[in-house]
Amino acid sequence: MSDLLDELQWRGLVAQTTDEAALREALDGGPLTMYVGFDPTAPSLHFGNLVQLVVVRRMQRAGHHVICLVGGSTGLIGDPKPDSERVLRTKEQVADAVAAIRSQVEAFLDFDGDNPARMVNNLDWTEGISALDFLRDYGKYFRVNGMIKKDAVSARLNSDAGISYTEFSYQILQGLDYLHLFRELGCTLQTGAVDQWGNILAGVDLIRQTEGEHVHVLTTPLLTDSTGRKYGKSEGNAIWLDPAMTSPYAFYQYFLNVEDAEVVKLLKVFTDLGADQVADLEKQVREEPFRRAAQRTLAEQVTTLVHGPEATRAVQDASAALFGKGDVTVLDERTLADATAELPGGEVAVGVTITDALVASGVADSRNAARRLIAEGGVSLNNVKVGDPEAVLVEEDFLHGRVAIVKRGRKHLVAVRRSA
RNA sequence: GCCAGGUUGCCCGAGCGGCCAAUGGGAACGGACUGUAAAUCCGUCGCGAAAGCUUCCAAGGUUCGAAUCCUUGACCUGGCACCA
Repeated sequence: MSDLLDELQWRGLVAQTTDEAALREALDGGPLTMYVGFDPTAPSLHFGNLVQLVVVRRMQRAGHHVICLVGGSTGLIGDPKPDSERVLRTKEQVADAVAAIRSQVEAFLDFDGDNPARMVNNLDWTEGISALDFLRDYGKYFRVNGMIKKDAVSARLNSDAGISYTEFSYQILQGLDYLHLFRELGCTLQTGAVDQWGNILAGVDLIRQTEGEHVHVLTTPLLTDSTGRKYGKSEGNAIWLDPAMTSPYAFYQYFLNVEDAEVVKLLKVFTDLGADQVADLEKQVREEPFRRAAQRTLAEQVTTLVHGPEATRAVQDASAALFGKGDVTVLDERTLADATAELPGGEVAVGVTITDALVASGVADSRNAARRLIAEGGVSLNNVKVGDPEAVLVEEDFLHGRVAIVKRGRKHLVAVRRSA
């Protein structure tokens, strides 16, 4: 158990802690109770949340008691963003998101056995607090002087956008959670992304002031790529954990395309590979980058973690079939069906032009855009470059009479199905 | 409530009543480039094959002509007032 913090540090999962020595001692001293919170700002968790899940997963395996908090109340308020005020979400939206997130988290932790994780919703203990009690029991411990120093808040105070009282109060609301979990469940450690540092400390301070106890915080770094941008976006869309929002295929491809400079870091964070294995893959990246061994391992393991081994196999087979040999016309019907099942696409009848097919399948936004793409040499049909925008899709273009594989650029595949 | 300023394409942001489908930057997309990534260079980036059409918060108006002027409304920001 004593190695846990070392392990987390080696994996690059520790950005900041309160009193590291005290935390180490606490972790060594036997199972402690910790919590991590997720705000229901979307109907699914995303890539960024995965880091948190990986951390608590390790915590639980190390024997600690894990509480997952879903922010049914904080989600109604909204954590201040540095640039602009959030639009309030309806209670229904938040409730739906809470339910969705709850079921996603359950896949990562063990809720049975002799050290079951626990799931809580902060709405349960916040809902009943009256405005007066809120101000008297908690507001009194929060100094505005300190509150306005928090990064997001001060950024907003200095911006044209300003900040509403609602969002300003967020940190109190979140601080209250830690206090509640400390009192009721003996929770003495909170983990979260480093951008939550300020909010988390609000809880630590509150506990110190009301209970006179020192509790711990461990934050994880924000994962950024080599240009300093946050990870988890693809084509401007977030990478979601919900397979209905980001298909396992897209999910797998995302990790397969991770840049060389970053892949080792991500391997440490998301896989269970040990130092030797990571070093080995690191060497392969250096010596034979084109093989993408590290990326393949990463993609396989993360996809398995999130979507399970079966889905992973399916997307791997699909990827191999579509990218591997080049000649897709020789694929047998079964493989073709599996390979294209995951792809986005559309339906098109025999006889329409390739231009129209591109629009119908969502490859291009307009016929003009489709023509441009073709003129730029960016479109291929069944792996053969398309030259004529007026070319018509014929019977034979639909492999096995069903589906044509359209590629935009080098790596964006779309399945154009033949309509009846 | 009063006063002032603002609202331009994915984002930021320029824009003289005609030469504005609208400068510039970023993002994105395609090619060079092979399933490396990154960088770089080139190209594209409202709809339309084109003629042309529909755009600059919304609705009216002035004008031969409006993103540019006027009116009203919506929303945003700031200041003042109210907060006995």
